[in-house]
Amino acid sequence: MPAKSSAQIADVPERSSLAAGRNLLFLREEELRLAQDLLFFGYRDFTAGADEILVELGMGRAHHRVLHFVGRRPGITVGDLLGILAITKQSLGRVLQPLVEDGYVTQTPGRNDRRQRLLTLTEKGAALERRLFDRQRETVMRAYREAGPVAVEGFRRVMRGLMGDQARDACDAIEAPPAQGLAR
Amino acid sequence: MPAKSSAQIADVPERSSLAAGRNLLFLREEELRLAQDLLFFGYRDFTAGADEILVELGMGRAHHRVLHFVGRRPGITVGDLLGILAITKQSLGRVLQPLVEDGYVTQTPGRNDRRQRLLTLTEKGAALERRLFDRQRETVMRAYREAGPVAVEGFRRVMRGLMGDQARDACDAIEAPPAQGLAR
DNA sequence: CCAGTTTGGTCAGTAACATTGACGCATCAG
DNA sequence: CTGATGCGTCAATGTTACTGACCAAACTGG
Repeated sequence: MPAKSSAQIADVPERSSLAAGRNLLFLREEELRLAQDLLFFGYRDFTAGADEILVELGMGRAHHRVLHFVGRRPGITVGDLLGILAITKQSLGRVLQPLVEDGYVTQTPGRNDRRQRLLTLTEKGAALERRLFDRQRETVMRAYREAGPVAVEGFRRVMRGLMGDQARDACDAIEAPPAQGLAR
Repeated sequence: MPAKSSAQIADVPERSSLAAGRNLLFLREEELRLAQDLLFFGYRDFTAGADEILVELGMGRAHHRVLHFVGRRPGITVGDLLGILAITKQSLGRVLQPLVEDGYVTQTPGRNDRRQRLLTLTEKGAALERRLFDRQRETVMRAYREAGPVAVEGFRRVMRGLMGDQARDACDAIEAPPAQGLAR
């Protein structure tokens, strides 16, 4: 693989530090453009498998996201889910409502706060989520296996770095023990 | 950071290899679900900065993708661009046409094959692409800097692994010397 | 208990991005 | 000349998202 240049430039003799700086800048630019390409292609193909299943059911990626995060945090409130997805109430409603009507998700009033409608996957919902998950599992497992554990750790670090503070908090909250509420 | 478990499970004494297998499976599942989260949040925030600029101009992410790939491969044909983006002619036309009309992209007939309309960024187009690029550069540079070069290499390997064969070819073709045509 | 906030749902309108199928035109290759 | 290719365009459709406004139920502090 030829295009493996990471961060060494100084060993190439340059006429001036200015030229070296330009070269550095160029390499950085190439690196970043490569990152753009990788994220575009990688993300697209990562979601492609699940998308195929979803279209059969007349759903979209948004439905998958709801199933995914409700599955990760059973009993999540609508508000917390909105915070995670960072979409509007209306946008969520449009996908959540059909999911409830079709028996993929149940809404139960909160014990402490009965205004809340705690969201949980039904068996049917969990089964669909698992089906979608298994499809993506193949893709990710293959990538992880080929890349190796060190690369996986690096992948995680970079992806976390790409997130804004808000998303990082939300991500941490999902990963955290499901007892206490999400970051608010 | 507590949730750093990567791939060690055997050190925890288990009652049976079956239980160990279940545990392994569980960890793998958690790993993969984490990957889903990371990709969702990371990709979203990666594109968020550029999206802000685009809405001001009445454009969307699709316009950015065209600017990006035309910028990477000046003189690309419409067909090759379609192959890279993996969208339909109509979808491309809807974004490409305004870009041409508004003077971001020029179409010039191919020298060898005059049916082709080779796409190139105008100065205006290159300026916008650079503006969008600079916005994403901040995000990626920060993530790269915080994660370190080893992590960056790992990130690249995993992202490449997520791609399907077709996307990997397309990605390689973009990275390759811009002389010969894209993989067809 | 009442006022004000919070939680959630819902109305209507708009827009970006993508799809499918069909057709036309110019051009290239045999 | 014929067929295939590259490109553009017609029309209809669907998903995902946005905005602003409004309402009902339930919690919270005084």
